[in-house]
Amino acid sequence: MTEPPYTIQQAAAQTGLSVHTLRYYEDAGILPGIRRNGSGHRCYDEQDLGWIRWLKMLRNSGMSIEMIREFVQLSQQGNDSIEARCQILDAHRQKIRATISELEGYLHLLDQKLLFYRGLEDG
Amino acid sequence: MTEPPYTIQQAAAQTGLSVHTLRYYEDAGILPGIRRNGSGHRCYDEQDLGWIRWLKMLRNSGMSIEMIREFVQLSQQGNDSIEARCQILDAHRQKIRATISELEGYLHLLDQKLLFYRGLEDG
DNA sequence: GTATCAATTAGAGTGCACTCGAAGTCAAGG
DNA sequence: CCTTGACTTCGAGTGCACTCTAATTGATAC
Repeated sequence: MTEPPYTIQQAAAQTGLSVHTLRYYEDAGILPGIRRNGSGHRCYDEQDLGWIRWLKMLRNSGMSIEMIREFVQLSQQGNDSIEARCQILDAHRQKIRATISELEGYLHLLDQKLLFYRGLEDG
Repeated sequence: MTEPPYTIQQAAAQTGLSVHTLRYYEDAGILPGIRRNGSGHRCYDEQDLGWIRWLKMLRNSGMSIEMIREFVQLSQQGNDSIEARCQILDAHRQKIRATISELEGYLHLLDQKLLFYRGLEDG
């Protein structure tokens, strides 16, 4: 039942990242625009949490901090950079697709190995 | 047109791993039984190359060196360990399946984001 | 007013999987 | 003989993405 603005602890709890990681992301330049309260403490609103979740998705899907930084820098350049941003996302999508195919291939190999082992057990 | 036994260079060339990595894998205990020639040099036969390719698959599909080491140790214990080995492979298969589903979810999110951006561009 | 607690910063440490370098050995070629 | 080149070992270095520590500040609770 908490509501914005959130402390860094609360933001961490709501996004599943650690407090350390939130600060690290800010330092790394992929989490810009976090405001501070009168005491200099970070405070996060819903939009920030949304961006953090988006970051989390990009990281989990294998995009490097470096590439995300590029994407963020483009985002800060306004609407002229939308095409460039789409290219990054498109490339990433292709990379994910390739990873999925690769993994599916490995699944087949594993199945074969398992069949082989289970054959050994029975005979 | 080379044929066994292979030097470490040749084994590296044939498997796509580096010479360094082949030695590292041996030290790490996941590439046992590599014989040496009169000069103490490693020599690899087809079976070794097969195992190296299998290792490569396990690594590429996200199995840790640590887990592979466990698997190798079981392999060296003879046929009694087949069930345990199957369990490891089965768990890994599940992990790969989970990863694939996760990635497919991310693909959807990316598609949505791209639709959103392309909407911005047009209007 | 002082203890507690959450926050701040800069910078160092961690874990994984390589990756490389230095120093030395050894066999074949000119 | 001496150079070249591939090999050896041991141990240190790299890159990424965190992850943690230490020292400090500042607000709230009693």
